[in-house]
Amino acid sequence: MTGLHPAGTGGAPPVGGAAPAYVPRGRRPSTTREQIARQALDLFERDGFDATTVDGIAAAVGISRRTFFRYYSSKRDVVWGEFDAELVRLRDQLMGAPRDEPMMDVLRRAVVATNRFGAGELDELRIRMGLISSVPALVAHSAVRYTEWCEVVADFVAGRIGGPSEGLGPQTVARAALGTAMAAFACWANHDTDDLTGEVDEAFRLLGDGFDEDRLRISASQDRSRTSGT
Amino acid sequence: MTGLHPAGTGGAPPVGGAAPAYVPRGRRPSTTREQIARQALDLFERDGFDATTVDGIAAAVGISRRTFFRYYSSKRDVVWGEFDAELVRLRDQLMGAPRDEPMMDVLRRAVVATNRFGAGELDELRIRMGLISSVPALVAHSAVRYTEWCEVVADFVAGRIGGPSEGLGPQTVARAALGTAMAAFACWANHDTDDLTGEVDEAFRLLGDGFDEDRLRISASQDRSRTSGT
DNA sequence: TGACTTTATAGCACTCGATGCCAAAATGGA
DNA sequence: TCCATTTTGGCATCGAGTGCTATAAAGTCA
Repeated sequence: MTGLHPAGTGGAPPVGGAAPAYVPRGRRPSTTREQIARQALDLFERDGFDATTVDGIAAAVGISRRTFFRYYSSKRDVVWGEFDAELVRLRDQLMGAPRDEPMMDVLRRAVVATNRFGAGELDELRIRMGLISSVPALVAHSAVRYTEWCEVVADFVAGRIGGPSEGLGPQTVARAALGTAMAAFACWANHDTDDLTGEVDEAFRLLGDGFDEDRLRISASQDRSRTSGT
Repeated sequence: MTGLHPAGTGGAPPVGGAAPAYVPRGRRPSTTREQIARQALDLFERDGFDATTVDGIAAAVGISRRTFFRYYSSKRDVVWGEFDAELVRLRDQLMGAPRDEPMMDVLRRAVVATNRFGAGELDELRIRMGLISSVPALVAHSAVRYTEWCEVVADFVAGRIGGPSEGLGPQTVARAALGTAMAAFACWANHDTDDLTGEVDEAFRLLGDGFDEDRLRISASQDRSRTSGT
Protein backbone atom coordinates (compact mmCIF):
# COMPACT_ATOMS: atom_id res chain seq x y z
CA MET A 1 0.00 0.00 0.00
CA THR A 2 1.01 3.56 -0.60
CA GLY A 3 0.06 6.56 1.45
CA LEU A 4 2.47 5.94 4.28
CA HIS A 5 4.87 8.35 5.82
CA PRO A 6 7.81 9.52 3.69
CA ALA A 7 10.02 7.52 6.05
CA GLY A 8 8.99 4.26 4.47
CA THR A 9 6.65 1.33 4.94
CA GLY A 10 6.36 0.78 8.60
CA GLY A 11 10.09 0.39 9.00
CA ALA A 12 12.01 1.74 11.94
CA PRO A 13 12.12 5.52 12.12
CA PRO A 14 15.34 7.07 10.77
CA VAL A 15 17.69 7.56 13.71
CA GLY A 16 20.96 8.40 11.95
CA GLY A 17 23.37 11.27 12.65
CA ALA A 18 22.81 14.79 13.95
CA ALA A 19 20.47 15.66 11.05
CA PRO A 20 17.14 16.70 12.57
CA ALA A 21 15.38 14.06 10.50
CA TYR A 22 11.66 14.40 10.91
CA VAL A 23 10.39 11.53 13.03
CA PRO A 24 6.76 10.91 12.24
CA ARG A 25 4.48 10.79 15.21
CA GLY A 26 0.80 10.13 15.56
CA ARG A 27 -1.53 8.38 13.18
CA ARG A 28 -0.29 8.07 9.62
CA PRO A 29 -2.10 9.95 6.87
CA SER A 30 -4.36 7.54 5.06
CA THR A 31 -3.75 9.05 1.63
CA THR A 32 -1.83 11.76 -0.22
CA ARG A 33 -2.66 14.83 -2.26
CA GLU A 34 -1.39 13.06 -5.36
CA GLN A 35 -3.60 10.04 -4.80
CA ILE A 36 -6.66 12.22 -4.34
CA ALA A 37 -5.77 14.27 -7.40
CA ARG A 38 -5.43 11.19 -9.59
CA GLN A 39 -8.79 9.79 -8.51
CA ALA A 40 -10.46 13.16 -8.84
CA LEU A 41 -9.05 13.86 -12.31
CA ASP A 42 -10.26 10.46 -13.46
CA LEU A 43 -13.76 11.23 -12.24
CA PHE A 44 -13.66 14.73 -13.73
CA GLU A 45 -12.75 13.25 -17.09
CA ARG A 46 -15.37 10.52 -16.90
CA ASP A 47 -18.35 12.41 -15.46
CA GLY A 48 -17.41 16.05 -15.84
CA PHE A 49 -16.29 18.46 -13.17
CA ASP A 50 -19.69 19.67 -12.04
CA ALA A 51 -21.29 16.24 -11.98
CA THR A 52 -18.51 14.91 -9.78
CA THR A 53 -19.27 15.51 -6.11
CA VAL A 54 -16.80 15.75 -3.30
CA ASP A 55 -18.60 12.82 -1.71
CA GLY A 56 -17.90 10.83 -4.85
CA ILE A 57 -14.20 11.68 -4.84
CA ALA A 58 -13.89 10.90 -1.16
CA ALA A 59 -15.66 7.58 -1.58
CA ALA A 60 -13.42 6.65 -4.52
CA VAL A 61 -10.30 7.42 -2.51
CA GLY A 62 -11.67 5.71 0.57
CA ILE A 63 -11.69 8.70 2.87
CA SER A 64 -14.45 10.77 4.37
CA ARG A 65 -15.75 13.93 2.83
CA ARG A 66 -14.37 15.91 5.77
CA THR A 67 -10.90 14.52 5.23
CA PHE A 68 -10.95 15.53 1.59
CA PHE A 69 -11.20 19.14 2.66
CA ARG A 70 -8.12 18.72 4.84
CA TYR A 71 -6.07 17.83 1.78
CA TYR A 72 -7.59 20.36 -0.59
CA SER A 73 -9.36 23.47 0.54
CA SER A 74 -11.83 23.21 -2.31
CA LYS A 75 -12.87 20.89 -5.10
CA ARG A 76 -11.49 23.42 -7.57
CA ASP A 77 -8.04 23.39 -6.02
CA VAL A 78 -7.54 19.74 -6.92
CA VAL A 79 -7.11 20.70 -10.55
CA TRP A 80 -4.35 23.12 -9.68
CA GLY A 81 -2.05 20.61 -8.05
CA GLU A 82 1.18 22.11 -6.79
CA PHE A 83 0.80 25.50 -8.42
CA ASP A 84 2.40 27.34 -5.53
CA ALA A 85 5.74 25.76 -6.22
CA GLU A 86 5.69 27.14 -9.74
CA LEU A 87 5.32 30.67 -8.49
CA VAL A 88 8.58 30.32 -6.61
CA ARG A 89 10.28 29.08 -9.76
CA LEU A 90 8.91 32.00 -11.76
CA ARG A 91 10.13 34.52 -9.20
CA ASP A 92 13.58 32.92 -9.18
CA GLN A 93 13.77 33.00 -12.97
CA LEU A 94 12.76 36.66 -13.11
CA MET A 95 14.99 37.88 -10.30
CA GLY A 96 17.97 35.82 -11.41
CA ALA A 97 18.15 37.31 -14.90
CA PRO A 98 20.94 39.73 -15.81
CA ARG A 99 19.96 43.38 -15.40
CA ASP A 100 21.01 44.28 -18.92
CA GLU A 101 18.75 41.74 -20.60
CA PRO A 102 15.65 43.47 -22.00
CA MET A 103 12.68 43.19 -19.64
CA MET A 104 10.30 41.52 -22.05
CA ASP A 105 12.97 39.00 -23.05
CA VAL A 106 13.47 38.06 -19.42
CA LEU A 107 9.73 37.68 -19.02
CA ARG A 108 9.40 35.48 -22.06
CA ARG A 109 12.32 33.26 -21.12
CA ALA A 110 11.09 32.94 -17.55
CA VAL A 111 7.57 31.91 -18.49
CA VAL A 112 8.88 29.46 -21.05
CA ALA A 113 11.31 28.00 -18.51
CA THR A 114 8.71 27.54 -15.79
CA ASN A 115 6.48 25.72 -18.26
CA ARG A 116 8.93 23.16 -19.49
CA PHE A 117 7.55 19.77 -18.59
CA GLY A 118 8.66 16.24 -19.19
CA ALA A 119 6.77 14.07 -21.65
CA GLY A 120 5.31 12.08 -18.77
CA GLU A 121 3.73 15.09 -17.16
CA LEU A 122 2.27 16.58 -20.32
CA ASP A 123 -0.74 14.29 -20.58
CA GLU A 124 -1.97 15.06 -17.11
CA LEU A 125 -1.15 18.73 -17.57
CA ARG A 126 -3.25 18.83 -20.72
CA ILE A 127 -6.20 17.43 -18.80
CA ARG A 128 -5.72 19.97 -16.05
CA MET A 129 -5.38 22.89 -18.43
CA GLY A 130 -8.26 21.72 -20.56
CA LEU A 131 -10.48 21.75 -17.49
CA ILE A 132 -9.18 25.09 -16.24
CA SER A 133 -9.79 26.78 -19.57
CA SER A 134 -13.22 25.30 -20.28
CA VAL A 135 -15.20 24.51 -17.12
CA PRO A 136 -16.82 27.76 -15.99
CA ALA A 137 -16.29 27.09 -12.29
CA LEU A 138 -12.59 26.54 -12.95
CA VAL A 139 -12.24 29.42 -15.36
CA ALA A 140 -13.58 31.52 -12.51
CA HIS A 141 -11.25 30.08 -9.93
CA SER A 142 -8.27 30.56 -12.22
CA ALA A 143 -8.58 34.31 -11.81
CA VAL A 144 -7.95 33.94 -8.11
CA ARG A 145 -4.99 31.63 -8.49
CA TYR A 146 -3.44 33.76 -11.21
CA THR A 147 -3.62 36.85 -9.02
CA GLU A 148 -0.50 35.66 -7.22
CA TRP A 149 1.19 35.06 -10.56
CA CYS A 150 0.44 38.65 -11.52
CA GLU A 151 1.92 39.94 -8.30
CA VAL A 152 5.19 38.19 -9.02
CA VAL A 153 5.39 39.71 -12.49
CA ALA A 154 4.31 43.16 -11.31
CA ASP A 155 7.05 43.13 -8.65
CA PHE A 156 9.60 42.25 -11.31
CA VAL A 157 8.43 45.00 -13.66
CA ALA A 158 8.35 47.57 -10.87
CA GLY A 159 11.92 46.64 -10.02
CA ARG A 160 12.94 47.29 -13.61
CA ILE A 161 11.15 50.54 -14.38
CA GLY A 162 10.89 52.03 -10.89
CA GLY A 163 7.78 53.03 -8.99
CA PRO A 164 5.35 50.91 -7.02
CA SER A 165 4.17 47.54 -8.25
CA GLU A 166 0.59 48.79 -7.91
CA GLY A 167 1.21 51.40 -10.60
CA LEU A 168 -0.45 51.30 -13.99
CA GLY A 169 2.68 50.16 -15.83
CA PRO A 170 3.57 47.10 -13.74
CA GLN A 171 -0.06 46.08 -13.38
CA THR A 172 -0.70 46.37 -17.10
CA VAL A 173 2.38 44.40 -18.06
CA ALA A 174 1.56 41.73 -15.48
CA ARG A 175 -2.03 41.24 -16.54
CA ALA A 176 -1.24 41.38 -20.23
CA ALA A 177 1.51 38.82 -19.69
CA LEU A 178 -0.91 36.63 -17.81
CA GLY A 179 -3.41 36.85 -20.65
CA THR A 180 -0.66 35.96 -23.09
CA ALA A 181 0.35 32.89 -21.10
CA MET A 182 -3.27 31.82 -20.66
CA ALA A 183 -3.91 32.10 -24.38
CA ALA A 184 -0.90 29.96 -25.17
CA PHE A 185 -1.94 27.35 -22.63
CA ALA A 186 -5.53 27.24 -23.81
CA CYS A 187 -4.46 26.89 -27.45
CA TRP A 188 -2.11 24.10 -26.54
CA ALA A 189 -4.62 22.28 -24.32
CA ASN A 190 -7.58 22.46 -26.69
CA HIS A 191 -5.87 22.08 -30.05
CA ASP A 192 -3.61 19.51 -31.56
CA THR A 193 -0.26 21.10 -30.92
CA ASP A 194 2.38 19.18 -29.01
CA ASP A 195 4.79 22.00 -28.42
CA LEU A 196 3.71 23.86 -25.30
CA THR A 197 6.87 25.90 -24.86
CA GLY A 198 6.76 26.80 -28.53
CA GLU A 199 3.29 28.26 -28.15
CA VAL A 200 4.29 30.22 -25.08
CA ASP A 201 7.41 31.52 -26.76
CA GLU A 202 5.54 32.60 -29.86
CA ALA A 203 2.77 34.30 -27.89
CA PHE A 204 5.26 36.32 -25.85
CA ARG A 205 7.15 37.35 -28.96
CA LEU A 206 3.90 38.67 -30.41
CA LEU A 207 3.29 40.59 -27.20
CA GLY A 208 6.81 42.00 -27.18
CA ASP A 209 6.32 43.27 -30.71
CA GLY A 210 3.24 45.20 -29.64
CA PHE A 211 1.08 42.84 -31.69
CA ASP A 212 2.42 44.13 -34.96
CA GLU A 213 -0.14 43.30 -37.61
CA ASP A 214 2.29 41.94 -40.17
CA ARG A 215 3.90 39.79 -37.52
CA LEU A 216 0.49 38.42 -36.53
CA ARG A 217 -0.34 37.57 -40.14
CA ILE A 218 2.87 35.62 -40.49
CA SER A 219 2.11 33.74 -37.28
CA ALA A 220 -1.42 32.95 -38.42
CA SER A 221 -0.27 31.67 -41.81
CA GLN A 222 2.30 29.43 -40.11
CA ASP A 223 -0.52 28.05 -37.98
CA ARG A 224 -2.49 27.20 -41.08
CA SER A 225 0.37 25.49 -42.86
CA ARG A 226 1.17 23.47 -39.76
CA THR A 227 -2.44 22.41 -39.23
CA SER A 228 -3.38 21.50 -42.78
CA GLY A 229 -0.13 20.84 -44.63
CA THR A 230 2.50 18.07 -44.51
CA MET B 1 -44.60 53.47 -6.04
CA THR B 2 -42.17 52.50 -8.73
CA GLY B 3 -41.73 49.09 -10.24
CA LEU B 4 -44.78 49.18 -12.41
CA HIS B 5 -45.07 48.28 -16.03
CA PRO B 6 -43.42 50.58 -18.54
CA ALA B 7 -46.91 51.47 -19.74
CA GLY B 8 -47.57 53.59 -16.71
CA THR B 9 -49.39 53.56 -13.40
CA GLY B 10 -52.57 51.70 -13.96
CA GLY B 11 -53.60 53.88 -16.86
CA ALA B 12 -55.39 52.56 -19.88
CA PRO B 13 -53.27 50.29 -22.07
CA PRO B 14 -51.90 51.96 -25.19
CA VAL B 15 -54.25 51.14 -28.04
CA GLY B 16 -52.99 53.53 -30.74
CA GLY B 17 -52.28 52.77 -34.39
CA ALA B 18 -50.85 49.70 -36.03
CA ALA B 19 -47.71 49.74 -33.87
CA PRO B 20 -47.55 46.37 -32.10
CA ALA B 21 -47.21 48.12 -28.75
CA TYR B 22 -46.61 45.60 -25.99
CA VAL B 23 -49.71 45.33 -23.85
CA PRO B 24 -48.78 44.12 -20.37
CA ARG B 25 -50.75 41.16 -19.10
CA GLY B 26 -50.68 39.28 -15.86
CA ARG B 27 -49.37 40.31 -12.50
CA ARG B 28 -47.00 43.28 -12.45
CA PRO B 29 -43.39 42.77 -11.43
CA SER B 30 -42.95 43.92 -7.87
CA THR B 31 -39.48 45.34 -8.39
CA THR B 32 -36.76 45.96 -10.98
CA ARG B 33 -33.19 44.86 -11.55
CA GLU B 34 -32.01 48.39 -10.83
CA GLN B 35 -33.84 48.54 -7.53
CA ILE B 36 -32.36 45.24 -6.43
CA ALA B 37 -28.89 46.32 -7.55
CA ARG B 38 -29.04 49.55 -5.58
CA GLN B 39 -30.10 47.81 -2.38
CA ALA B 40 -27.55 45.07 -2.87
CA LEU B 41 -24.66 47.46 -3.56
CA ASP B 42 -25.55 49.38 -0.42
CA LEU B 43 -25.40 46.21 1.62
CA PHE B 44 -22.19 45.07 -0.07
CA GLU B 45 -20.57 48.39 0.84
CA ARG B 46 -21.85 48.35 4.40
CA ASP B 47 -21.32 44.71 5.37
CA GLY B 48 -19.04 43.35 2.67
CA PHE B 49 -19.95 41.08 -0.20
CA ASP B 50 -19.51 37.74 1.55
CA ALA B 51 -21.27 38.78 4.74
CA THR B 52 -24.30 39.92 2.75
CA THR B 53 -26.68 37.04 2.16
CA VAL B 54 -29.21 36.72 -0.60
CA ASP B 55 -31.87 36.47 2.09
CA GLY B 56 -30.69 39.82 3.40
CA ILE B 57 -30.89 41.47 -0.01
CA ALA B 58 -34.30 40.00 -0.69
CA ALA B 59 -35.60 41.15 2.67
CA ALA B 60 -34.24 44.65 2.10
CA VAL B 61 -35.94 44.88 -1.28
CA GLY B 62 -39.13 43.32 0.06
CA ILE B 63 -39.17 40.26 -2.15
CA SER B 64 -38.64 36.58 -1.49
CA ARG B 65 -35.32 34.87 -1.87
CA ARG B 66 -36.75 32.87 -4.74
CA THR B 67 -37.80 35.97 -6.60
CA PHE B 68 -34.30 37.44 -6.27
CA PHE B 69 -32.96 34.59 -8.35
CA ARG B 70 -35.49 35.37 -11.05
CA TYR B 71 -33.99 38.83 -11.48
CA TYR B 72 -30.34 37.85 -11.14
CA SER B 73 -29.11 34.35 -11.75
CA SER B 74 -26.53 34.70 -8.97
CA LYS B 75 -25.52 37.03 -6.18
CA ARG B 76 -22.33 37.79 -8.11
CA ASP B 77 -24.19 38.93 -11.18
CA VAL B 78 -25.73 41.84 -9.33
CA VAL B 79 -22.39 43.62 -9.34
CA TRP B 80 -22.15 43.33 -13.11
CA GLY B 81 -25.34 45.19 -13.88
CA GLU B 82 -26.04 45.50 -17.58
CA PHE B 83 -22.69 44.26 -18.80
CA ASP B 84 -24.16 42.49 -21.82
CA ALA B 85 -25.16 45.77 -23.39
CA GLU B 86 -21.58 46.93 -23.29
CA LEU B 87 -20.42 43.95 -25.29
CA VAL B 88 -22.69 45.01 -28.11
CA ARG B 89 -21.25 48.51 -27.99
CA LEU B 90 -17.72 47.15 -28.10
CA ARG B 91 -18.47 44.96 -31.10
CA ASP B 92 -20.04 47.90 -32.91
CA GLN B 93 -17.04 50.10 -32.21
CA LEU B 94 -14.60 47.47 -33.45
CA MET B 95 -16.51 46.50 -36.55
CA GLY B 96 -17.36 50.07 -37.48
CA ALA B 97 -13.75 51.27 -37.63
CA PRO B 98 -12.12 52.02 -40.99
CA ARG B 99 -10.13 49.10 -42.37
CA ASP B 100 -7.01 51.17 -42.87
CA GLU B 101 -6.77 52.27 -39.26
CA PRO B 102 -4.11 50.22 -37.44
CA MET B 103 -5.59 47.32 -35.52
CA MET B 104 -4.24 48.26 -32.12
CA ASP B 105 -5.40 51.84 -32.56
CA VAL B 106 -8.91 50.64 -33.29
CA LEU B 107 -8.79 48.44 -30.23
CA ARG B 108 -7.61 51.25 -28.00
CA ARG B 109 -10.19 53.71 -29.26
CA ALA B 110 -12.97 51.14 -28.97
CA VAL B 111 -12.20 50.23 -25.39
CA VAL B 112 -11.85 53.87 -24.43
CA ALA B 113 -15.14 54.69 -26.14
CA THR B 114 -17.10 51.91 -24.47
CA ASN B 115 -15.82 53.04 -21.10
CA ARG B 116 -16.78 56.67 -21.30
CA PHE B 117 -19.24 57.32 -18.51
CA GLY B 118 -21.04 60.36 -17.27
CA ALA B 119 -20.05 61.90 -13.95
CA GLY B 120 -23.22 60.56 -12.38
CA GLU B 121 -22.42 56.97 -13.21
CA LEU B 122 -18.79 57.05 -12.14
CA ASP B 123 -19.39 56.77 -8.41
CA GLU B 124 -21.45 53.62 -8.69
CA LEU B 125 -19.08 52.24 -11.31
CA ARG B 126 -16.17 52.75 -8.96
CA ILE B 127 -17.97 50.75 -6.28
CA ARG B 128 -18.72 47.98 -8.74
CA MET B 129 -15.18 47.83 -10.09
CA GLY B 130 -13.68 48.05 -6.64
CA LEU B 131 -15.68 44.99 -5.64
CA ILE B 132 -14.93 43.11 -8.84
CA SER B 133 -11.21 43.66 -8.52
CA SER B 134 -10.88 42.92 -4.82
CA VAL B 135 -13.47 40.43 -3.53
CA PRO B 136 -12.16 36.94 -4.36
CA ALA B 137 -15.56 35.54 -5.27
CA LEU B 138 -16.04 38.40 -7.73
CA VAL B 139 -12.52 38.29 -9.06
CA ALA B 140 -13.29 34.68 -9.86
CA HIS B 141 -16.60 35.40 -11.51
CA SER B 142 -15.05 38.17 -13.60
CA ALA B 143 -13.12 35.59 -15.56
CA VAL B 144 -16.39 34.06 -16.73
CA ARG B 145 -17.98 37.36 -17.66
CA TYR B 146 -14.87 38.57 -19.45
CA THR B 147 -14.75 35.45 -21.59
CA GLU B 148 -17.44 36.94 -23.81
CA TRP B 149 -15.47 40.17 -24.02
CA CYS B 150 -12.45 38.20 -25.22
CA GLU B 151 -14.51 36.49 -27.88
CA VAL B 152 -15.56 39.82 -29.31
CA VAL B 153 -11.98 41.03 -29.50
CA ALA B 154 -10.69 37.74 -30.88
CA ASP B 155 -13.30 37.85 -33.65
CA PHE B 156 -12.17 41.34 -34.54
CA VAL B 157 -8.49 40.40 -34.61
CA ALA B 158 -9.16 37.28 -36.66
CA GLY B 159 -11.04 39.44 -39.15
CA ARG B 160 -8.00 41.68 -39.46
CA ILE B 161 -5.16 39.19 -39.71
CA GLY B 162 -6.99 36.20 -41.17
CA GLY B 163 -7.35 32.72 -39.74
CA PRO B 164 -9.73 31.40 -37.09
CA SER B 165 -10.51 33.38 -33.97
CA GLU B 166 -9.40 30.36 -31.93
CA GLY B 167 -5.85 30.73 -33.25
CA LEU B 168 -2.93 31.72 -31.07
CA GLY B 169 -2.72 35.27 -32.45
CA PRO B 170 -6.32 36.37 -31.93
CA GLN B 171 -6.55 34.64 -28.57
CA THR B 172 -3.33 36.19 -27.34
CA VAL B 173 -4.28 39.69 -28.45
CA ALA B 174 -7.72 39.31 -26.91
CA ARG B 175 -6.54 38.09 -23.54
CA ALA B 176 -3.68 40.54 -23.36
CA ALA B 177 -6.10 43.35 -24.22
CA LEU B 178 -8.43 42.14 -21.51
CA GLY B 179 -5.60 42.16 -18.99
CA THR B 180 -4.70 45.65 -20.07
CA ALA B 181 -8.25 46.90 -19.62
CA MET B 182 -8.57 45.16 -16.26
CA ALA B 183 -5.35 46.71 -15.02
CA ALA B 184 -6.53 50.17 -16.01
CA PHE B 185 -9.87 49.64 -14.32
CA ALA B 186 -8.36 48.28 -11.14
CA CYS B 187 -5.88 51.14 -10.92
CA TRP B 188 -8.66 53.64 -11.41
CA ALA B 189 -11.02 51.97 -8.95
CA ASN B 190 -8.51 51.48 -6.15
CA HIS B 191 -6.39 54.58 -6.48
CA ASP B 192 -7.13 58.25 -6.45
CA THR B 193 -7.30 58.95 -10.15
CA ASP B 194 -10.40 60.53 -11.58
CA ASP B 195 -9.65 59.97 -15.24
CA LEU B 196 -10.83 56.50 -16.18
CA THR B 197 -10.56 56.92 -19.92
CA GLY B 198 -7.09 58.40 -19.46
CA GLU B 199 -5.92 55.31 -17.64
CA VAL B 200 -7.39 53.01 -20.28
CA ASP B 201 -5.85 55.04 -23.08
CA GLU B 202 -2.42 55.06 -21.47
CA ALA B 203 -2.51 51.34 -20.71
CA PHE B 204 -3.36 50.46 -24.30
CA ARG B 205 -0.63 52.73 -25.63
CA LEU B 206 1.86 50.89 -23.46
CA LEU B 207 0.56 47.61 -24.83
CA GLY B 208 0.74 48.82 -28.41
CA ASP B 209 4.36 49.81 -27.90
CA GLY B 210 5.20 46.28 -26.80
CA PHE B 211 5.83 47.54 -23.27
CA ASP B 212 8.92 49.42 -24.27
CA GLU B 213 10.99 49.91 -21.15
CA ASP B 214 11.78 53.56 -21.69
CA ARG B 215 8.14 54.25 -22.39
CA LEU B 216 7.17 52.48 -19.15
CA ARG B 217 9.68 54.55 -17.17
CA ILE B 218 8.23 57.77 -18.51
CA SER B 219 4.73 56.59 -17.63
CA ALA B 220 5.81 55.63 -14.11
CA SER B 221 7.51 58.95 -13.50
CA GLN B 222 4.41 60.80 -14.66
CA ASP B 223 2.42 58.76 -12.16
CA ARG B 224 4.74 59.85 -9.39
CA SER B 225 4.65 63.52 -10.25
CA ARG B 226 0.87 63.42 -10.48
CA THR B 227 0.45 61.63 -7.16
CA SER B 228 2.93 63.60 -5.06
CA GLY B 229 3.49 66.91 -6.85
CA THR B 230 1.39 70.06 -7.48
C1' DT C 1 2.11 -3.71 29.33
C1' DG C 2 -0.13 0.55 30.17
C1' DA C 3 -0.60 5.48 30.34
C1' DC C 4 0.33 9.71 27.70
C1' DT C 5 1.07 12.66 23.70
C1' DT C 6 0.53 13.54 19.01
C1' DT C 7 -1.61 13.42 14.64
C1' DA C 8 -5.20 12.10 11.35
C1' DT C 9 -9.62 10.80 10.65
C1' DA C 10 -14.91 10.32 10.77
C1' DG C 11 -19.19 12.07 11.67
C1' DC C 12 -22.47 15.50 12.69
C1' DA C 13 -24.68 19.87 12.47
C1' DC C 14 -24.93 24.01 10.19
C1' DT C 15 -24.74 27.97 6.76
C1' DC C 16 -25.32 29.56 2.32
C1' DG C 17 -25.86 29.64 -2.74
C1' DA C 18 -28.61 27.77 -6.20
C1' DT C 19 -32.51 25.01 -8.53
C1' DG C 20 -36.96 22.64 -9.43
C1' DC C 21 -41.73 22.35 -8.45
C1' DC C 22 -46.23 23.87 -7.36
C1' DA C 23 -49.77 26.65 -5.38
C1' DA C 24 -51.35 31.32 -4.77
C1' DA C 25 -51.75 36.19 -5.96
C1' DA C 26 -52.49 39.77 -9.22
C1' DT C 27 -53.76 41.57 -13.54
C1' DG C 28 -56.33 42.29 -18.09
C1' DG C 29 -59.79 40.54 -21.16
C1' DA C 30 -64.04 38.08 -22.68
C1' DT D 1 -67.68 36.12 -13.18
C1' DC D 2 -64.58 33.07 -15.34
C1' DC D 3 -60.24 32.56 -17.85
C1' DA D 4 -55.60 33.08 -19.53
C1' DT D 5 -51.33 35.05 -18.31
C1' DT D 6 -47.58 36.42 -15.52
C1' DT D 7 -45.22 37.07 -11.25
C1' DT D 8 -44.52 35.76 -6.77
C1' DG D 9 -43.68 32.89 -2.53
C1' DG D 10 -42.86 28.79 -0.08
C1' DC D 11 -41.01 24.35 0.19
C1' DA D 12 -37.93 20.72 -0.54
C1' DT D 13 -33.54 19.52 -2.20
C1' DC D 14 -28.70 19.43 -3.54
C1' DG D 15 -23.93 20.48 -3.06
C1' DA D 16 -19.89 23.17 -1.37
C1' DG D 17 -17.64 24.45 2.57
C1' DT D 18 -16.78 25.02 7.92
C1' DG D 19 -16.62 24.32 12.97
C1' DC D 20 -16.74 21.12 16.58
C1' DT D 21 -15.96 16.79 18.89
C1' DA D 22 -15.08 12.11 19.58
C1' DT D 23 -12.25 8.41 18.11
C1' DA D 24 -8.60 5.77 15.88
C1' DA D 25 -3.77 4.97 15.15
C1' DA D 26 0.80 5.80 15.90
C1' DG D 27 5.19 6.70 18.83
C1' DT D 28 7.23 7.53 23.58
C1' DC D 29 8.22 6.77 28.12
C1' DA D 30 7.92 4.48 32.39
